[in-house]
Formats: sequence, structure tokens, C-alpha cells
Amino acid sequence: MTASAATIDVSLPDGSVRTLPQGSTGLDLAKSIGSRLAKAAVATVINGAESDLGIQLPSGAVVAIITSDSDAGRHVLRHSTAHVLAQAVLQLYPGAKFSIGPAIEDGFYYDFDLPGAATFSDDDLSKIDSKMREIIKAGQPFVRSEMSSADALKLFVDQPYKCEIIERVTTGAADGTDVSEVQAGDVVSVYRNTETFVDLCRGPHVATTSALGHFALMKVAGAYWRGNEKGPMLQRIYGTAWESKSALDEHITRLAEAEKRDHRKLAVEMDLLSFPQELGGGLAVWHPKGAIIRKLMEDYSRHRHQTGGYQFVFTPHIANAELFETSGHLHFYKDGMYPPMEMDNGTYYPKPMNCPMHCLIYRDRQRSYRELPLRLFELGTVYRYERAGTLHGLLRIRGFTQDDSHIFCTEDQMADEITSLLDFVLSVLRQFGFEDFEFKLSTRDPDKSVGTDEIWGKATTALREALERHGVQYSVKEGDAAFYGPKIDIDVRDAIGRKWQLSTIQCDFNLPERFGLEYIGADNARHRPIMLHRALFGSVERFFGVLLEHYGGAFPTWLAPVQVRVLAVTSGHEAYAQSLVDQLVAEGFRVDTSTADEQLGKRIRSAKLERIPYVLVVGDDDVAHQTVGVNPRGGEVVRDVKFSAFAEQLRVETQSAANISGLRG
RNA sequence: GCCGGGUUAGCUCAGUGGUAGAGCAACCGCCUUGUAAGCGGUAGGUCGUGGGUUCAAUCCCCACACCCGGCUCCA
Repeated sequence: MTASAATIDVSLPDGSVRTLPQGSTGLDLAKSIGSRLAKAAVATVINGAESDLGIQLPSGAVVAIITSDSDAGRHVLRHSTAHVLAQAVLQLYPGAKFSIGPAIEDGFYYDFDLPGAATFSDDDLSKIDSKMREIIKAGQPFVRSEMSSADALKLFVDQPYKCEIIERVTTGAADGTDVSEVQAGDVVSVYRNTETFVDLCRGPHVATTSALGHFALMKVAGAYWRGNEKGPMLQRIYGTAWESKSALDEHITRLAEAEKRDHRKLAVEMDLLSFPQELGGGLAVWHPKGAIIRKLMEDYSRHRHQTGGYQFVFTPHIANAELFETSGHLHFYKDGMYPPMEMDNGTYYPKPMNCPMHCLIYRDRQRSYRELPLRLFELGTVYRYERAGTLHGLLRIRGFTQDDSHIFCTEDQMADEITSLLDFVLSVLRQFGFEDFEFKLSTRDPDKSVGTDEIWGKATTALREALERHGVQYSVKEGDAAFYGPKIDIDVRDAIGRKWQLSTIQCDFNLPERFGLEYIGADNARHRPIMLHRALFGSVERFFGVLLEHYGGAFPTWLAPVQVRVLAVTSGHEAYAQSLVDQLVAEGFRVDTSTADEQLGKRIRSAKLERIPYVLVVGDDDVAHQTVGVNPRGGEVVRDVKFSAFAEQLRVETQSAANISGLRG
């Protein structure tokens, strides 16, 4: 058999079969299909397994080419760029130890341990960037080899983190953070770029560093080794990498767009709220324009709860330690609580949750099964001690208000209740413009939980059934539940595709037990109710922050702090403008005007920057004919609209919210 | 809490070991204006707080507070 005569057949994803010379690689296959494909190819999938382009194809294999503009291809680019980063750092900082460097969404990172516990500063990034570009220019090959764990341990004898990864794989202790480096088993693979630089890695990688180059180093950060805060703090460098200059530029532009929507920035620009330093970290004050939006959100929430079978309650902000002993918070949640206040008749804590107080309301008198499900609702403000470094605008603060409800029901009612809750949650979220949801089912962490296996099983099943009845996709997060029971968390996607966790539905059989809650059943015996915790906004503050970013500050008319601004062309038209303002305000709309000291164009610009939904311009013609010029946000100007017609359109647009809040809007 | 970077006028940001500047906003005039910036003027800051070094600190050092990016944690 001569090599030149021998051929192999491989089949492609579309089912077609190609014949290639024996010994052909993925790259050869790509070339045989087309030069553009060959240029874009970064790796192959051979019989379902990702491999390097240079791997010889076995006959009969099913082969797909991974191109750089696919998710999988970018993953390869990013992972390979991470190796280049590691090589650059090891060259520039002799004695540095490298640990892990995976591809992540939109980029990659690599964690290092610098000699003498040195740290990176932002200035180091440009130096590292230049070195990386040298490496890329040199066109170093990525050469794969496989070896036994024992040999690998010798190869990485000076690299303790690599050795730890190898050992964990060998002993079967590997977890998710290891799999980007190595596959399970006793054989590990390494990729060598130069005499001196070799990295433990499962691959695949691009053929040479020349295939890279459209990258940017983004930021430096500390990161715990293996995410363990008791472990060493490593130095992490984040980067992003793309298949082309234009894709990289687009990504940078997207980041800039997201930054423009940053709720902290918009809150300042739009005068919605602030975090005065004297107030302390993670505590906000609401200015009038932010407060009116919040009030409308809360009014809407109250209305939906009132018509949705809930009863309103109010509870205080602090409670005696005894209450939190009973609830178990002082045992399971103490780290998340504000420190205690000593008073003459005991120790008091600000409440981190509303549930214990709602339990007290339930327990105040005997309950009958006829009362269940009993749904208690409160916009309850809670205080949680969040560690200083975790605070983040409105999305992570120390004092916040939950649209909180605790539903007491029988075990039999639990599944139906959860099912209808899901409808309720989604219908409320849709009112705020969210359409794209993701569901997560969190299950028990045996080390951090109370209750029997049986009841956990029952509750988890009820949640799962509710999700399945809705026919929605959901992911399971093992061990992510609260200490008292399993839960469903709902993420929403906002207008620019980012995910936010908002709503939560949680089962609890712990608190009814701890508080000794009971109801008298139809059988005249005492039974223990199940308790469901649920919040739709989650936290009003966080929801507001998400909403602000979702709308980019351009709140829909029913929520906008100022819905209409009437502008007189000259001061001679101000009386007419004011009469329109008065008519709309009398109907409950939020409308204002500004005097004609500035030029019209400038006043319109100001209104646009404030993101006011409608600007009405009135001049001579309008005074004469009871009309207005309508300049809607994001739309075209229409002249000579009858004012009555505009007012009617405004009524229709805001109708659903109007009868809820008592305000137009 | 940990690692890194910050904090200068209401906002966005320059700047210097010898007690500070721009643009926008504000205020006052002039202009009376038809759909995103008319012109001129005035006022506004103990340079985050407290210590230290120095003849002299907004600038250098230390501590603290707060903010930003991550890690950990989380509504």
C-alpha cells in the first residue's frame, strides 16, 4: 500500500462525503472545500470531539470545521489568546506562576501568582499587550502532545498550580474550573509554543499564533485561587478577542452603549436618586423624579396584588433577637444581618427579611383550612449587611424594599399555587416591557439546610411540576437553594440582551415548623401549613435599576416622570401653553412647560435630553385653531394636531395604568 | 472582607510642592424664537475626611469614608 494511492472518506455535517488523501488533516479538508473556509478555520470537530486543525482525519469520520466567526471558533481564539497572555506574562515577570486561563463569554482571562506577592497595575497591561503582539507576529505554532500525569508533574515541577490541577484530575477531584485545562483520565495534554513556554491544556488551539491578533486586554483584578476566599489571591487579567478587527470594534462599541445605559449614570443625569456619602455605603435617597417612577411601580404592584387575592400587611423595621432566634436567621443568616442594637429590654436587629413577621401575623389566632391559601403582601423594607466590596449601585444595596409575599397553604394546594404564581409573575413583568425569561430551579444544599428529605423532595417536585405545566425551559442549580427550601428564580433579558435575576418563588417548610404554625383541617385536626415566599420585582430598588437600564432612561409614557412638556414658540403663546398644561394636569397627567427665554430649538433639545415622551410646540396657528405641534420621543413631528385629539391619544396610551394609580400614567 | 484603580465647581473633566481652570448647567441681561445647542455677563470649590512630612500640601506619606472594576457573596 502506497501513501499516495491511499485515500480516506469523511462525511460533512450536510451529509456529503469527501475523499481525501490518507493523512489529510482538518486543514486539508477545509482547503479542499474552499480557500475562504481554510482561512477562517480554527479547529475541527471529529466524530463529535473538538480537535486541532492539524490532526489527521480517520477514514469514515464525521468532520465539521469550526470557523473563527462561530461561538465555538471564538472560544478557541480566546483560549489560544489566553495562552499568549500567559507566555507574555511569564516572559515579562520571571518567576511568575500561572494557574488557569479559560475562555469566557466575550473573552478570556488568565490568573497569575507574581513573585513576592507583586500585583499588576493598569500600566502593566500595555507592556503585556506589546509582548503579546510580538508573540503573535512570530507565528509560533501550538504543538500538542500527550503524556502521563507523572511526566506532566515533572514538566510543571516549578508550577504548583498546574501540578495541583494535574493531581486533582488524577484523583478524580476535578471540578468545572479544571475541565478547560485537562480532560479526566491519566493522560494529560500540553501545548507547546516555544522551547520555554508550554501550558497544560486540553485544547483545541489554533495552528499558530498568527491566527490571533484581534484582542484587547481589558482590566486587572484580584481573584481567589479556586474561588476560595481563604486561599491565595491571584492576579487576574481579563481580555477580549474576536475573529476580526470589525468584530472587536463592535464589541467595544457594545460596551460603550451599555455604559451609556448604566443606571448609576442615568440616575445622576436624570436627577432620579443619589447615594450621599454621609448616608453610608449602599443606601440611597430618592429624588422627586425617581420617586414618582418608584411610586407608580409600587402602585401598580399594589393594584395587582389587591386584585390578585392578596391581603396587605405592614410590619416594623426592627425586631427583638428572640424573633430571629425563632426564625433561625441568627443561626443561618447572621452574616447577612446588620449588627444588633442593645436596648433596655433586649437586643434588637434590623430585619433582613419580612417572613418572620408575617409568620407572627399568621400565628396571632387560630387558622382554618377555609382561609387557605392565605396570601400576605407587604412592600417591606429590609436591611442586609452586604460586604463593602459587593455594593453596586441600586443592584446591590444594603437597605431595600421587597414586594414580598408569604403564602400559607396546604400541601395539596402547593402545586396549584406555584403554577398560578408563575402566571402572575410573568404577567407583572410583561407590563414592564420584559418578554424574555429564563427559569432556574435551585435544589438543596445538604450542608446548609434544614428539613427532611421527604419534604424537600415534595417541594422540589411541586416547583418542577409548575415549570413543566408551563412548558418552559429551565435549568437546575444543584445546591443553590435557601436553607429553608427549594426555589425558582426568574431571570429576564433586557433590551440589549443582558440577563438580570429578579423574581423568586421559594418553598419553605422550616418557618411554619419553627413558629409552630397550624390550621384546623376539614378533619378537625391540626395541620402544619406550607409557606411560599415570593417576590416579583425582587427588590424595588434593583428592579428600578434594571428598568432604567432596560429603557435606557426612556421610560414608557405611563412611567415617565414628565409625560408632556408644552413649549410656547414665543412668550406671546405662553398663556395658551399654560392652559393646555392645566387641562392635562387636571386629568392627572404629569405635564409642565418652560418659559420662552431660550430659543425653541434649545428648549426642545433639553426636553429630548430629559427623554420626555411628548413635546408639544404651540405658536400662532395653534392658538388660533386649538391645535398643537406634537414632537414625540423617537418619532416624527406632526403639526396642527387638535389638542383634544392629542389628549385622547394620551388617555388611550396610558389607559391600562390610569385606573390603577389614580394618576394618569 | 480581599486585589487593583479612583475622589478637584451641580455635571463631565484639565491641572500644579507656592491656597486652582475649561465646557455644560445655574443666575442676570439682550434676543421673541415653529421642532436637538443665539449672544454677553455674574456667581460658584477648605481640591472626600483626619493625621503626618515640609518654610509651604489639592499635589508626597499613613489611616479612614465613599465610588469604580473584579474575586467571594447575593434580592
